[in-house]
Amino acid sequence: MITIVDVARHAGVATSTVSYVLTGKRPISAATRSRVLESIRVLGYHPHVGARASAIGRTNVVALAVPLRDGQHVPVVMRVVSAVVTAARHHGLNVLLMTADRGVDGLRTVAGSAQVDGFLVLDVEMNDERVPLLRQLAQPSVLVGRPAVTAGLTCVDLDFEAAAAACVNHLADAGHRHIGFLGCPMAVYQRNTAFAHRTMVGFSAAAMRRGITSTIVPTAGDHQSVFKAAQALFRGPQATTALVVHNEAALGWVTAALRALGRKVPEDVSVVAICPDELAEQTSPPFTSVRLPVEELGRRAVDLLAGKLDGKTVEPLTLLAPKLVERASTAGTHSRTLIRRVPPAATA
Amino acid sequence: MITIVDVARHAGVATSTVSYVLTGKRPISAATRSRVLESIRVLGYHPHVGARASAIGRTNVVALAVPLRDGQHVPVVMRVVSAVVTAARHHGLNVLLMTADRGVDGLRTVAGSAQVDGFLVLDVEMNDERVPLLRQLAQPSVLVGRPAVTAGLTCVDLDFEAAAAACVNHLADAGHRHIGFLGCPMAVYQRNTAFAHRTMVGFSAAAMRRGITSTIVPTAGDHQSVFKAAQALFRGPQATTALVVHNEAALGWVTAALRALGRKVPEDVSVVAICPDELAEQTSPPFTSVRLPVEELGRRAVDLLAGKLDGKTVEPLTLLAPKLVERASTAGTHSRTLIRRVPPAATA
DNA sequence: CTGAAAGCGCTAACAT
DNA sequence: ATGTTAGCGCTTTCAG
Repeated sequence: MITIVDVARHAGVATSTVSYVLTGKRPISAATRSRVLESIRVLGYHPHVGARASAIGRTNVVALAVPLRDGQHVPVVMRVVSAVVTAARHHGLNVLLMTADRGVDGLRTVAGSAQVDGFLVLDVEMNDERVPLLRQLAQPSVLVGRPAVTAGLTCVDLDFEAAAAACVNHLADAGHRHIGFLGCPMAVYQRNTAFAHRTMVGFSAAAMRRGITSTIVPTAGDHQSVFKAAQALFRGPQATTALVVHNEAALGWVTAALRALGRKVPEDVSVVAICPDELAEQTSPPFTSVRLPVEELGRRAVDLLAGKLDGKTVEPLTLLAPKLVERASTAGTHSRTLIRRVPPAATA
Repeated sequence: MITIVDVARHAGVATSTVSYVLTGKRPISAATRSRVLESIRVLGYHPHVGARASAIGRTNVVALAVPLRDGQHVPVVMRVVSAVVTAARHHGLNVLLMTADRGVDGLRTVAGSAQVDGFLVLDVEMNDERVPLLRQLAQPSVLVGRPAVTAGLTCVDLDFEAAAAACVNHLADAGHRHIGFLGCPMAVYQRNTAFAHRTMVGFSAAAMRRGITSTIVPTAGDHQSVFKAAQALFRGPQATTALVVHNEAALGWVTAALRALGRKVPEDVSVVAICPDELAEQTSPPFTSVRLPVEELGRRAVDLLAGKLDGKTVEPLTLLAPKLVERASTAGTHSRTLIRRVPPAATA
């Protein structure tokens, strides 16, 4: 292994000079600098990250806690992870992956041993057991998700309550009076996963405000479960004419499931999803959706953490506003619904 | 921060004694040991991993290079990742995630800066540009996947050629004479991704050996693409009566796509997939499959790397034998096919 | 503008 | 069985 000493000797300077050339933390004459850089190039020197870390007490590694839990839609999680890794690199940070089956213990160990400078926490629950620990930790952290109490934390999240409300409002505006909610797998709600909980609550509240009745059905992502859930949604006495889908895995089955019940999208049922844009575009017909900005969430989380690492004070809560994009699954619903309910003369 | 010196002082011993209590690398009297341990507990001491790394020249971190490329089925990749992280912990190793858009450069940087003790490489291509670099690196590496030339490498992989052959043989034994192959997305073959390439080659070769004709169609994972691919498979003059599916994303659409062409599984078309067991069990009907042992691949890779880190000589190539599990998608095909083609008397 | 030397926290000879 | 001490490779005072 070739060290900073080798470079210094080769360039005929002190090790500190080499160091300063690298960090730029003090002026170096052009001559010396280029001589050092040349030596570095010739010898193929790479600074030893661990040694630097030990010297400055900073590792430039952040931990990413991704509890891969039951009912999670892995592709979506993975895109957050990917966004995190990418954003991290822009800050010169590396990512240590913790698929924390050990949850709190894992965090404590990694934190105590000073392996990382900070933590990024995914899959947050309303009363997440990791939260109290995060508050105590020497290292800063950022949560992607919003627990019930956010005091003393830094959180980034889509405003899921507002997202659900946007869906409801869009459908209510189109004249729908009874809306079904096709939710995440049951396990997700049972854990009180923050985003799922908030979405459901936001949905209920918005429906209430708009004087709309609703049916809520959680579902697993497989074919059969979605078909059963769809049946459940249309079993009641109410005329369900619209659906809000908050389940990425189920997305692909929705149209077929409704079809099996003799209902077409969007002619008989309007559908709005909460999911990444790409997924909404892949269904047939493409679904109107409130975008879940996974990439942005990951990026923002890293930016915030990087800020905290640099000693900056950052926004404690970043709530991204929902954006609803209309696509074919609600196409023409508005006019048609009105036509159904109101005499043509009245609308003209 | 509380260091080993604090502990030593508190326990009234030398720092080395504390160190030896921790590492167990030399005998310590029970009395001293318990005194030290008590001090550790009281002070809440955690050894500083970075400092240790710097001292012993070993980080206990391995890099996991996961190029998240086009056409990859993320859930499957993610399970390998997850298996890797889990297995790594059993060896006291942490995992640094590299979703290497920078490919070779990323590897070189991480390697040069001695951030990690070794490399785990996923998504291997037949002529992977990372391979030459891996051969030169100071750190050992293990590939999950098998490039064209494996000399000087350590690879773990499912024997995809044999896997494809197992599928073909199973179907050929059941009397099928023309088999369709529903493959990975085109991009995957264009990159010459090793597992996809080998599977296709294995399929063709096996079909040839059995005197069976075949049609090969790559496909994206979405609804439409799969339907189109299915049409393509059944367009020709041959009577395609069986399908080998090597595309996890497409799995869920296969039955419906065939149905749309007026064909039932398994009555009209037998289907065999190459995929993780769990996925084969979730289709309807459940698909006969050659299991893709993602967890085992991840685990083995880590075990091998850990072995190399300990200076052991390890098996250069671990090829897992394929295992075919029969499920409903080929149920009864055997007898029915025979009945169709051979007079009942002959089979009795 | 540049050198020399004292750490960072831990490990592993070398002592006793 | 335990203590002393010289590193690991780099950064950063303190001195020119």
